[in-house]
Amino acid sequence: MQKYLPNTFEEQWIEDWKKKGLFQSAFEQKDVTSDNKEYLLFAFAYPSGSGLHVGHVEAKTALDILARYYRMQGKKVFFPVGWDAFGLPAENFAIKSGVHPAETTKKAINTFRKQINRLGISYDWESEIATSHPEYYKWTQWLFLQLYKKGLAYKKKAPVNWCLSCQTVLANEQVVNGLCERCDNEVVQKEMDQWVFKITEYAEELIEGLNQVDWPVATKHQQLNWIGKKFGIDIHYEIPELKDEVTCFTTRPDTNFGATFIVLAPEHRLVEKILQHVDDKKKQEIEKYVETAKNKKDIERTEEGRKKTGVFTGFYIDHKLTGKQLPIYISDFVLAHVGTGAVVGVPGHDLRDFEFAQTFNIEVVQVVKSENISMWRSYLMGADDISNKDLESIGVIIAEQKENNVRLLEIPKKSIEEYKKLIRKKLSSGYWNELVGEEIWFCFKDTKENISEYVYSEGNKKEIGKLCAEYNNDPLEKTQNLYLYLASNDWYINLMIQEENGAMINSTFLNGQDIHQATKSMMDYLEEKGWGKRKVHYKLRDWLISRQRYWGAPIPIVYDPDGKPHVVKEEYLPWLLPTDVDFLPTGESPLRLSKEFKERVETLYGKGWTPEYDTMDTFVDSSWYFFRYTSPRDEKHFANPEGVKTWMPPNLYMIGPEHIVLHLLYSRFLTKFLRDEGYTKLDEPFPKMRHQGIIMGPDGKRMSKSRGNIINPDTVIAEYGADTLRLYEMFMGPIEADKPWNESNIQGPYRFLSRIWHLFHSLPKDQTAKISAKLASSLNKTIQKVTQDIVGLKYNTAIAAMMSLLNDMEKYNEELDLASAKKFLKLLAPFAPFITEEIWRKVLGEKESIHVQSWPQVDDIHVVQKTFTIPVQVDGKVRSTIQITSKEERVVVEQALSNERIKTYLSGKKYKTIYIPGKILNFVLQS
RNA sequence: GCCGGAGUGGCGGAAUCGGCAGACGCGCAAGACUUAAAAUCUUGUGACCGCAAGGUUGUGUGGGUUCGAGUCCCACCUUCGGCACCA
Repeated sequence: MQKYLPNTFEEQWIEDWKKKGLFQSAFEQKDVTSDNKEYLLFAFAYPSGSGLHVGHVEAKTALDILARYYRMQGKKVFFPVGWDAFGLPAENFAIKSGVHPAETTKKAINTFRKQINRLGISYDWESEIATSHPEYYKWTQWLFLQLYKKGLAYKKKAPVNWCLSCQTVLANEQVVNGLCERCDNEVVQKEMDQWVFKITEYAEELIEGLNQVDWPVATKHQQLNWIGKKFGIDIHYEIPELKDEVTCFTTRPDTNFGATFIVLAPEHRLVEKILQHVDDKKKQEIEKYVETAKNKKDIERTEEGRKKTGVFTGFYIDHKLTGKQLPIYISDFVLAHVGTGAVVGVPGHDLRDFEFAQTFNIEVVQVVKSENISMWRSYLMGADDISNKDLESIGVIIAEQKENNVRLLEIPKKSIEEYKKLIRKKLSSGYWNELVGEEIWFCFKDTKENISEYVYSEGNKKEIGKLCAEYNNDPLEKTQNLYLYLASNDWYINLMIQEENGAMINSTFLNGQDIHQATKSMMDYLEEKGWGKRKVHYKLRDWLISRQRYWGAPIPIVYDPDGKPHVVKEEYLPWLLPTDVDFLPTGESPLRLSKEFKERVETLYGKGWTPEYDTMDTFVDSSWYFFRYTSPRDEKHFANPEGVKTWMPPNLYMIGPEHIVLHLLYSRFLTKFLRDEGYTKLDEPFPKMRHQGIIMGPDGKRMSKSRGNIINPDTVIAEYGADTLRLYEMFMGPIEADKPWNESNIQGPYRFLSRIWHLFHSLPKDQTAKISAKLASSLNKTIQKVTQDIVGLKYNTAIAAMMSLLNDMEKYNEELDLASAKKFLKLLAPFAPFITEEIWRKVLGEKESIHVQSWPQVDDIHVVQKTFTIPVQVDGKVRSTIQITSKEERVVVEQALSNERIKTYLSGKKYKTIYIPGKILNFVLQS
């Protein structure tokens, strides 16, 4: 008998399927209805030079199984493929090597095609699209024009993230920890004229839409987080000396009686006005601060951590609530683009405000009293000049405030260790490298003279008075807050209190109210007085789409000799990307170097006209491709209305977790826009979405070149064949989970396929055997299980069920008939398309492909059980099982009581009977 | 710090509604075949006690609800992902 050698036959079936066109031109199918169509969408792939990796294999196979299954179910399946072909890597490669991005991309796509085919993915290649193709980006440009017409694409001078290495503007989303997402180099702020899409117009709908979609909850949460809706109030404070006012947004107006200062962002509009009203010395001081703040690189900001800087303007606002004058400062911890770019400082109850107040010696007022210490959030801060040798001993003061008394908390020994750990963690995470002192003191001290009796120390007690004497110079002593002190001999760290609960104090009409109630009362009060207005703020900002890059779709805009923008006429689309460009990292848009581009504009529009040299963010390309798939060759529409009506939306979208925020948000935005323009009726493009997990390296870490733990699918195929690779990846675990690659686990699926190979080769040709009831039942249960699991994307358990069935079939192989064996093969076909086809055609001699056969049906007769096994418990512990033919309680109990083992447990005892029909019987002994 | 996910044998992972924990696979051990190895096949395999029958224990920790908890509730621990001077 021949050994199972997948590489001797797998590739020839790819040819066969292609020749017969089994999976092609699906978008042209007739009689497609919303009930019988299955549009399966896999995330648009960027064709990187390094080719396919095992992570791609997982998600593609998962969808392929579904596609093959639905075809066998007689559904109209549409399973398209395409390329997110524009983008930075190809261009960066061009700068290094001089090879044109078009060339690189073409080559990469060819590699991908070959690899995907080798895996047996049943894509509809007739629908293939690529964003770099003029027939595609023509419509990307058309989309820009539609947005422009509606005022949703506009130009804006704005500080943008500029990557020094890539020499381009980055979206906020592409800046990670102050570094460029792609190249990990420094990102600086730069003021530039940029094209922007007004996604914020749809902010509210982007939130509400999440209620309609079947997505993983975590994904929804992340989107909500990103949009960042906040309810609060804009409070207007008058600046009498400037005859102007400053508006501050806050979500905590309840604490407004505790306000002691105002801070403006360096970019705030009032800064300019202030400069006109101060003397030269002050002017210089402010200008200097604003200048350094504006030039500050993001990376410097993070390095500085929470250290607060700022400058006093010399002006005050009228705080009408308290009648006080509050000083106005400028500081870069206030961000211009957040809220109103100005905040009201409440140092008693906000961490940053507190730190700022510390730096500038501003009064701290407590207006909330927290009842429970566990609600206090803490934060460490302390002296800058501390060194390790100072840390001879260290302590924490923990106290609880009750009414007007404060008492020391009893702290169990275990907690001491926990506090130590916490302190060490805090210290190592940015303040000091090491903690030398080991002794921990727990004591308490309030603001005035109240001092409790003991210091709780590890091992010994100390009197608190002695300890407090050491802190007599406490600069915070005058404040009314209760602080926690982390103390050593000659320095202190105090811990800030920011409560989530509590009652108002020192706040006139709010006193006694709980903070949530007080928030409402204060908002009502401020609105009534006309000092403020309720406002919703979003974190989401408009989508900056300009890129000073070559390898992207040119923005279809031209400028007249006065520099005024005009749209490129639709008849000129596609607005071709010029080819006469050198790839140099100049920091300018490479398109400026094209002679042809300039000439084209002058020829079409007249002398002195110039093109827009920037190209579009590639996220624009990939935010509408799922529409294009439905009519990939249509020359008159971005997507043919019939195609959209027939196929949209995708029944399932499979996409990596890395696209959760950007791609999905942008796609949803554009879909909503297209709906408003009448091109679709959909509110949401992806009603059902699932993520594939990440496949980790054998070391349990994320695969990366630098770690050298990348698994190449080609080598796995060369050794085991594509079927084994597919099966292994599906068997690893749930699709959505992150899973480590394990070389030796591949053996399982490989042996499974080998055993099938041998089973079918040893089937007697002239089959007269009749299947036994036991095997038939096993087969039918498996059909049921596999069918359910495929739809539920639980491929790992589907495969486990088929393995079990194979075990049975081998055990009782003389009872196996040909018809049943064929059913089993069909079940496996979507998972392992090659071996099943080889056996189906070559061994069983069938004429038509197994992949066009119909899915096996469950034969109910064999599934309905005649006898059941019921576990019998005594006192919740399983002591025996009984076989029953009736689920009736009387019968079951009677039979259980006649069971010898059960008898021994129950003899002579009183008991209660609990029976859950068909599940379990429990005898509970009564004492 | 905030938001979210996850903790089950030596390993990957199973377990509808709260109802026999550990399916299926890997690995390991013993055996068969072989001169031998590989491959293949058979049996066993959570831990502890026991010759065995069997018993005890067991799903990150500590409590709780229940006849019964991996599953539900409360408080934590660990870990992964995202966001973060976001007012």
